[in-house]
Amino acid sequence: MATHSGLHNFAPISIGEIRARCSSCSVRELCLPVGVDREGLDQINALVAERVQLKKGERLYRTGDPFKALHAIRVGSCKTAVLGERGHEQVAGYHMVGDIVGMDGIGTDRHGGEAVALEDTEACVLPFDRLEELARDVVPLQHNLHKVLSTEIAREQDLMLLLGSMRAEERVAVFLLNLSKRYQERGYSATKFVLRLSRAEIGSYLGLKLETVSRLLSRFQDERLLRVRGRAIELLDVLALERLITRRS
Amino acid sequence: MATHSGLHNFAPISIGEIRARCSSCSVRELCLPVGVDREGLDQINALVAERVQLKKGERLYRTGDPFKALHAIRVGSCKTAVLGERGHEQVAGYHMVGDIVGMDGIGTDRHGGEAVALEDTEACVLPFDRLEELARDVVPLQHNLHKVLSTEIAREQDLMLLLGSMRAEERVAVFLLNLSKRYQERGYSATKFVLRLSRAEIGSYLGLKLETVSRLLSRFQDERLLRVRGRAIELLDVLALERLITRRS
DNA sequence: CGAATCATTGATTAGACTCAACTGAGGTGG
DNA sequence: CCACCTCAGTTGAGTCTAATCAATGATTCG
Repeated sequence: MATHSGLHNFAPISIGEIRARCSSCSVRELCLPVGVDREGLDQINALVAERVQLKKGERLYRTGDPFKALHAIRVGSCKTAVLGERGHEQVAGYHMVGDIVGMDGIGTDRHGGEAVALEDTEACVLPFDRLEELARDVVPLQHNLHKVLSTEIAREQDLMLLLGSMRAEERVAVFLLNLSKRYQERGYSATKFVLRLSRAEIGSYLGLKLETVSRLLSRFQDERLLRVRGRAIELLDVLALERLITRRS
Repeated sequence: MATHSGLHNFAPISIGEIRARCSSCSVRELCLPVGVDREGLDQINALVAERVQLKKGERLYRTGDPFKALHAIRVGSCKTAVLGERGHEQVAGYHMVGDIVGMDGIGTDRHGGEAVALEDTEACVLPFDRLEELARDVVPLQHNLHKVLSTEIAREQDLMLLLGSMRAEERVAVFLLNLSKRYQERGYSATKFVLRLSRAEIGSYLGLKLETVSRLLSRFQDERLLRVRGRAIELLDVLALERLITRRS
């Protein structure tokens, strides 16, 4: 298991690598620069001075690290987690291409949690002091930054609703449908996908034990709502899953 | 039960009311303008063009309302809540003097939840478009805004940890200690305070049923950890409560 | 190919929920 | 001013969901 910080694998961008920058980046519309004009884009290009490449299990940042930058996922995926009193981690988010992570930590100058790559992953580093600087000049960027922060707040509120008031089967259904939606938004199949999280991680994310997650996936399969083989999921009856959430025994 | 929006009770600030503005506001050091210099403060004064006064039960904003402004609590307290599929609310936060609410909604231009006054309450209205404008000029304000947003993210992550992995008694202990700390920060007693939330609301906040909250408060009282009479709480053994959280059966 | 990790499934238990009855405080109107 | 009503809180009994403990099977990776 890799344990050293992924930040060491930085890759300063050379002239030849321009294509990798924001102006030509294929996930741009999911990322910060939406709605930014040509000139602003040039400035953002200059901002993204660094990218990091992580192997599975490596961390973008860890709990207690000084906060320096936000990270935009370009390729791959990662989980964010917070650590409880004694070591034991709680998964707080699953993030895929175009998502931005690291927004805790601005307030305290230290990261309150960690971000771990779930597969080989590449992220843009957005130094926060320079981002703030730039946000003062490029109005749409400023607004996008606020949107990203606010959306994270709203996402977590939804998760709180799930953790605070849903039954185990509802939680798993919500989780699957949420993944489905997000894969679809990114142009992948809404019904067939591979879980990047282990049962234990899904359980942690949903406030359940891994056995409970496993049992529910098996039960959903018995009920012909989906097919599951290890981490490969195929949703068979999305409507029934949605009914599981809204309707209550 | 008051049901109309508190926003109707707006109070434009007249010259005679200058004392109510940021520059002379006694909660400034808890609020957005922390660390802003004299000149910046004047500009923020101009920004806070409006305050609202709410009676108990009235709302600062409700789910689905167009997002226009953040609200800084000057006097009183309120709860924020998100609404589940069918009506049933989940309390997402308890906010007191100096806290800022309404940060969901920036991303979607609509509030994803509501904020309800728990007693007679007064809040400053911070129109968000003007706040963004001002943040471009007043650097410390910009950074404070980001801090406030980020701190909210971190707060919710902590709550997720609680909801996802703590036992009922731990949740109640965390809740009480958190209140204690925040009252102390505001110059009130850390050991004697009055709950502004009903048992049902505390339960909703902590992902428990009201009976469970009631039982635990009674049990804590039996164990001499605290004294409870209705909503009046007196913490008797803070250390023991802290041990309840870190140590695990 | 073997070790290690991950996942499934079963049996049992514990903790929180549900349902229900009762108490007390606060507010209203006769 | 007191009787009544309502709402909030307490407490008890029984139930049920998800956790725990445990054994086995499947994958992945070096």
